[in-house]
Amino acid sequence: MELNDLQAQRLAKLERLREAGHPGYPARTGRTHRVSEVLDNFDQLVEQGATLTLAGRILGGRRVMGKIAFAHMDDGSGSIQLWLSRGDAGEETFAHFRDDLDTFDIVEATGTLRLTQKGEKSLFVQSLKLLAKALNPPPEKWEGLKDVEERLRQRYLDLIVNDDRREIFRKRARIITVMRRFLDERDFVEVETPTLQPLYGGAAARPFTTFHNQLGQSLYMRIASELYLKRLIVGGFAGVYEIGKNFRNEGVDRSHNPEFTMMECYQAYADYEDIMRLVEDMLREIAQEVTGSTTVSYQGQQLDFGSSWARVPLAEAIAEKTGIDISRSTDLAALQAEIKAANLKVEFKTTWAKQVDELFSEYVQPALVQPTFVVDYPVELSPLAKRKDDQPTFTERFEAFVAGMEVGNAFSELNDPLDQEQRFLEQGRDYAAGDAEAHQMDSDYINALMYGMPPTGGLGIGIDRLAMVLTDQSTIREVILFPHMRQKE
RNA sequence: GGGCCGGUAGCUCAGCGGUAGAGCACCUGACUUUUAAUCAGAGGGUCGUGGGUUCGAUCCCCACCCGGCUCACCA
Repeated sequence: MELNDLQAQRLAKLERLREAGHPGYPARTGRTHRVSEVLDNFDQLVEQGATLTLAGRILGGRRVMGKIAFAHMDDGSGSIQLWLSRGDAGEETFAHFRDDLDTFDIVEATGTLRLTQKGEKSLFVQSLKLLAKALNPPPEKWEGLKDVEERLRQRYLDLIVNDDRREIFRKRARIITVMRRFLDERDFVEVETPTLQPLYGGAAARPFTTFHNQLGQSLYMRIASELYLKRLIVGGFAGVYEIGKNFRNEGVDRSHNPEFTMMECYQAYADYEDIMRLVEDMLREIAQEVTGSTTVSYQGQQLDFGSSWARVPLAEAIAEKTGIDISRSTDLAALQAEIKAANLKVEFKTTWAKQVDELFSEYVQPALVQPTFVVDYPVELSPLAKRKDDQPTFTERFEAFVAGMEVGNAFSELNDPLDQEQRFLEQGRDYAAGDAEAHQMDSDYINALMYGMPPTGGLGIGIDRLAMVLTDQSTIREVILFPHMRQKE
């Protein structure tokens, strides 16, 4: 290993300690309290005159004066000041701190609690022991680690230096905890379904492909858990959900990562309107618990999760923004003629459904800042959703939008096996025509539906994007601990 | 994939044909209540990689690698 000067200095200190008989990286600590416990019960512990042992990382710089020294220690629960006096700690301990220990070292400190003259809660140190030497030095004291590439490649360092960053991931964990509790309370059963699948389905996306050596079989990393979860509704569960990773072999940008976390849930004997109420209730509760309010500030805008969400039919939303009525321009040529007549700046697509989606993405989606359900999607875009009784070319489907981002997708699930088979066949024709994201025929899924699936409402929520909204982050990689980065040579 | 911008000390950044700089950090010395401690001094560089132009390249040119922003893609 090649070491720079700063690393070599630190290593020399470690070797000096080892020569003097210190273990270097001892296996355990004799700590008696966590920092947060000390801070919470400070007055009481001072009154008891307790001698206690804390452990943590030296942060915030060391300030060593002739016969007195200060530093801060962070153990993940909180941060407290260490205060050494040469007279009280003794020459040996003081010299150990001054000569052997560096910022970022992980140490154990034993002493009593005192307030400094400036009123800061401090551990008045009697003895110190190194628990783990940090051979790498800290980044700049005030600017910190700013380089985005280094922050993401060395996320551990990013987290050490920036407690705000740790807070984002605490909130992300809280989102999942509250979501799980919400679903458990409503008698959904948490399940696990295959991540390696012989057929991929449940979404329109290109998969990652892998191979099982012993079986000699290609497998796909799942792009959604949908079709397995619905098999479980056939199997008799009243409600199921799964929180897990999906993998989509697509581009990376501020709202897409190749692997991302999705919650999918399915409720028997419910429809998409029931699911809308479920989403409203769930996100209201999550927003309240995670941010302390049902009004969430995102990139300077106030998002209201306290009220019921606007419900806008897709066709109406497009008509409002573009003047084009997609329920009247029902084929590609007619729709594109309308687009030309209206002089709209959108790309021309190869199918009517894709053209509708293009209009929506371009003219409607960016304006959907407040939580909104866009409802009733064309059947061509929704091969797993049930048709509307009164409008069979549209489906009982909604997508949930917040801050211009799609955070959820839901429908009254298609449970007619014959219709489902036709939809798969149509998707197969699209695939043959070059649409790499079209669904594949899944005859086992059809077989499951042939045993009868109750009317069912289903939902997918993108956890990463929800975390972006609730932690006010503009890019998905700031809510993913280790986002995808290209390998360095 | 396209366009624009960037990669210089551990970190944050300046320099842009002629001896490679600052701040912080680190090291040495002084200092018994610091909070960006203070004061004095010292050390630290394959200027992303590989070619080219030039008497001379961190600087100009070409290619490549890795990023950032943005557009496209992601129904």
